[in-house]
Amino acid sequence: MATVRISAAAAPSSFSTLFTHEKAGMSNVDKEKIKRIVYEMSKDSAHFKEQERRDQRVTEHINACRERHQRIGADELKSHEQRADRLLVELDGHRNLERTWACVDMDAFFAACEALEDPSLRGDVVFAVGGTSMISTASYAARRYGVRSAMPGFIAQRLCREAGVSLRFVPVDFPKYLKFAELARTAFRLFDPHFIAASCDEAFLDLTDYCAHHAISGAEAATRLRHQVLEATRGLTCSVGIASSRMLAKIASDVNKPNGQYVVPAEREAIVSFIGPMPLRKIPGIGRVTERVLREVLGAETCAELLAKRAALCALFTARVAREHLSALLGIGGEGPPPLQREGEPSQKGVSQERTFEPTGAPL
Amino acid sequence: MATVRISAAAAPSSFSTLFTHEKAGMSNVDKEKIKRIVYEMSKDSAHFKEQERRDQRVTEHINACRERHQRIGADELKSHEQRADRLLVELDGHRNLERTWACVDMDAFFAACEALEDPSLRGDVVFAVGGTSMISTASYAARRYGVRSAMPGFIAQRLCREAGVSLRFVPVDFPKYLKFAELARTAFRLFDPHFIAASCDEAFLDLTDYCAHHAISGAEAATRLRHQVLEATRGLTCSVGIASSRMLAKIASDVNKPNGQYVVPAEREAIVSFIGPMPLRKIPGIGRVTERVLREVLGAETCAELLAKRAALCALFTARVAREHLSALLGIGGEGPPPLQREGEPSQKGVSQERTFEPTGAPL
DNA sequence: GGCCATAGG
DNA sequence: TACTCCTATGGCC
DNA sequence: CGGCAGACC
DNA sequence: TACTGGTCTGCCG
Ligand SMILES: Nc1ncnc2c1ncn2[C@H]1C[C@H](O)[C@@H](COP(=O)(O)OP(=O)(O)OP(=O)(O)O)O1
Ligand SMILES: Nc1ncnc2c1ncn2[C@H]1C[C@H](O)[C@@H](COP(=O)(O)OP(=O)(O)OP(=O)(O)O)O1
Ligand SMILES: [Mg+2]
Ligand SMILES: [Mg+2]
Ligand SMILES: [Mg+2]
Ligand SMILES: [Mg+2]
Repeated sequence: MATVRISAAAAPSSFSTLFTHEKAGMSNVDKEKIKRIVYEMSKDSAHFKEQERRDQRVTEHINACRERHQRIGADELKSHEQRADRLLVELDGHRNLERTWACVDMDAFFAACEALEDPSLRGDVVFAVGGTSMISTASYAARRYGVRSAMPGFIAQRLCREAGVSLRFVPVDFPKYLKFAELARTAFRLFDPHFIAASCDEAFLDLTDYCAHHAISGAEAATRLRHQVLEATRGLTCSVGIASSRMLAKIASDVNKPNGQYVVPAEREAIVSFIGPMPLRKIPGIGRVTERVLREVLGAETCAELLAKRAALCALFTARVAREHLSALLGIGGEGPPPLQREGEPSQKGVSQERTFEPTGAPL
Repeated sequence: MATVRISAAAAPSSFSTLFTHEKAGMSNVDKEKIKRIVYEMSKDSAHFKEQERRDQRVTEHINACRERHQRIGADELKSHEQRADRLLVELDGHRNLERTWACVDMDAFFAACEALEDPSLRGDVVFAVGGTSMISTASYAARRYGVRSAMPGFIAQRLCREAGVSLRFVPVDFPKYLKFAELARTAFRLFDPHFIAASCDEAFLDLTDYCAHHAISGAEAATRLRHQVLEATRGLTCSVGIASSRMLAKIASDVNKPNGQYVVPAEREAIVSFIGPMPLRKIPGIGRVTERVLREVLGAETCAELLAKRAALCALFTARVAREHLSALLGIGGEGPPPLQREGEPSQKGVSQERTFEPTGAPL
C-alpha cells in the first residue's frame, strides 16, 4: 500500500495558514478534518517551515503590541477612548448614504468558464482549475470538501479522496476567462458605463442613476443585473451586493453567493447591525496577519468586538490605520467616486513576471 | 472510471521520439507496447506537435539528400569511393593501439545515490528520480517497464501501471550526487591522476601506466577500478569499458552494464568486428536526427552497413563529417591525450540558467 | 528609491 | 512528486 | 558574432 | 495535470 495514512493527531490550533477561514460555499465543511489533513500533508514541507518562520515574526510583533497594551495606564486609555469617540462621531456625521453601489462578483469564475465550454464539467462535478501544484479556484461541488483557491492541488486531491470522491483538474486558460470577462462587462455597461473593474471577475457599479431613471429599488436593479450578466455570458452566474459604500457592497456580495444577492439598506441602523457581527477578516484589507494581530492583541474577532476596543486600537496603531479600521467598523469606505485618473494616464501601474525556483541553499 | 483507456491502435512506425532506442537495462522490454502507450499519451500534446514540426524539417532535409543521392552518377560515385578508400587507408595506417583507455560510467547514477541513502529504495524497487513532469533516471527495476531518462514521469507511471506495478518518484537532489561523484573520483585518481571527467557520473582514465607499473591486463585493471569505486562510494556500482580509444571505451562501457566490464582488445581485427555490428546510434555524436538521416538516406543501420556506403557518405556530407564518421566506423577517436588546457584557463566554458515557460501564443 | 510585508483575485 | 502568479499599497531606512 | 540545431548526461 | 535543465559543438547568414 503506497498510501500514506493521515494520523489522527490534531493540528496545533493556532495555525492561520490551513485554509479554514470563511469562504463562500464552505459553510458546511468539516473544518477540523480539513485542518488536520492539510496540516498532516504540510507539516514536513519547506513551505511550511517558511510559513512558521514568518508566523514567528508576527508573533514577536504581537508580543510587543501586547506589552505596550499592558503598560497603557487607565488615564491614557481614557484619553484614547475620547479621541476614538470624537473620530467616530466625525466619521458618522459625514456618512454618505446617497449613492447605491453594487459589487458584482462572478461565481467560481474560472471554473464556471471551463464548465461553460466543456459539458462534461456541468452539474455537480468535483473539479478544480489548476494543477496538482496549485489551484486557482474550484467548483462549488469541490468546495464542499474544503478545496479552495491557493490550495496546493495534491492536498485538495487528498481532501476529496478522504471523502471518497475524486477531484478532476482542468488547466488554467487565461485568454478564455478574459473573453468571458469582456462579455460580462458588456452587461455591466448597461447599468453603469463608468463601472470600476476591480479584477477580471469583479466590478463596482454606481446604480444610483440607473435606479432613479427606472424608478426601481437597488434589489430590483441587482436582479436585473444578474440576469443581464447571465445573458451576456450565455450562462455564467454572479453574485451581487448592494449598499451605500463599495466596502459594504463587497462584503454583501459574498453573503448569498453563489448566484445570489444581498442588500444592505442605506440606513445607519441597518448598516451597523450588518457589520457588527462580521468576522474582522471580512473587511477588505484585513488579511490573515492583521486578523491575528487584532485577535491576539485585543481579543477582537468581530467588528463589534473591535469597536468595543476602540481605545486600545487608537493607542496601539498609527492614526492612519486606526482611522481606516474605525471607518470600516461603521460600514464606511468607498462612497464617493473613485479618484479621477488624469487624461492619458495609464490605468495600470506596473507589470511583472515572476517564477518560483528551487531553494538556493541554506538561508545562513 | 476516470482512467483513460489506451487504444489498441498501433503507433505509426516512424516516430523516433518514442523512447524505444537501445539502452542499458532495456533489452527485455516489450518495445511495441511501450511505443503504443507513449504514443497514445503524447499524440495530442503541444509537445508532440512541436516534435512533429521538427521531424518534418528533418524529413525535408532527408528528401533533399535523397535527391542528391539519386543524381550521383556511377563515375562520380566511383571517384568518391576512391576518395573514401584513400581516407580509410590513411586513418587505418595512423591507428594508435598503444594506449589503454577506460571509460567508467556509474550505474543508474542518481537512482543509485538515492538508494544508498534510503534503505526503502534498496532491492528491486521500481522508482525514478524526478517528478511526474520529467524523469532524470530510473532504477534498473523500473527500466524493465520502459522507464528511462528524459521520459515524462506521468507516462512512465502509466507504463508501470499497465504492467501492474506502481512507480515511486524521488525528487532530484544534485548536491547529493555531487558528493558521491567526488567520492568516485577519489577512486579514479588511484588509477590515473589526470583522468578526464566527462560528466558527473562518467570519466575517462588512461590506464596505460597503471597497467605497466602493476604488470596487469586492462581487464584486471577494470576489475580493480570497479572495486575501488564501490569502496570509495560505499556502495555504488559502475561499469567500465576498456579499449585503445576513448570512443571505443565509451561504447564498451555500455556492453555489460550494469556492474560489468568489457574489453575491446587492442587489435585491428577485434576492433573491426566489435564495431561492425553496432547500431549507428551507439556512436557518440550520432543522435536521433543523424541516425534517421543515415538510415533513410543511405539505408544504413549499423556501422558495417554505413562502411559499405562510404562512397555516398563522402558524396553527400561535408569532408569534416564524412571523415568523422569514417573514423568512428574504424573504431578510431580519442586515442591521444586530450587537448591541453592552458595555464589558468577555466575548464568550464559557460554557465546558463534556463526555465521553460508556457506557450506565448500562436507561432504565426 | 529600494526592499519588504501585507492584501486580494 | 508537487505550495502560483499578477497587481497594488504602505512602512521603513 | 548571434541564432539555431544537434548531442549527451 | 504534467514533456527538464546544463554544457558543448558546429553550421549558417
Ligand atoms: N490565490 C489565487 N491565485 C490565482 N488565481 C486566483 C486566486 N484566487 C482567485 N483566483 C482567480 C480564480 C477565480 O475564479 C478568480 C476570481 O476570484 P474570486 O472571485 O475570489 O473567486 P471565484 O470567482 O473563483 O469564486 P467565488 O467568487 O464564487 O467565491 O480569480
Ligand atoms: N536527459 C537527462 N536529463 C536530466 N538528467 C539526466 C538525463 N540523462 C541523464 N541524466 C542524469 C541522471 C543520470 O543518473 C546521470 C548519468 O546519466 P547516464 O550515465 O546516461 O545514465 P545513468 O547513470 O542513470 O544510467 P546508466 O546505468 O545507463 O549509466 O545523469
Ligand atoms: Mg468570484
Ligand atoms: Mg472576485
Ligand atoms: Mg551512468
Ligand atoms: Mg553517464
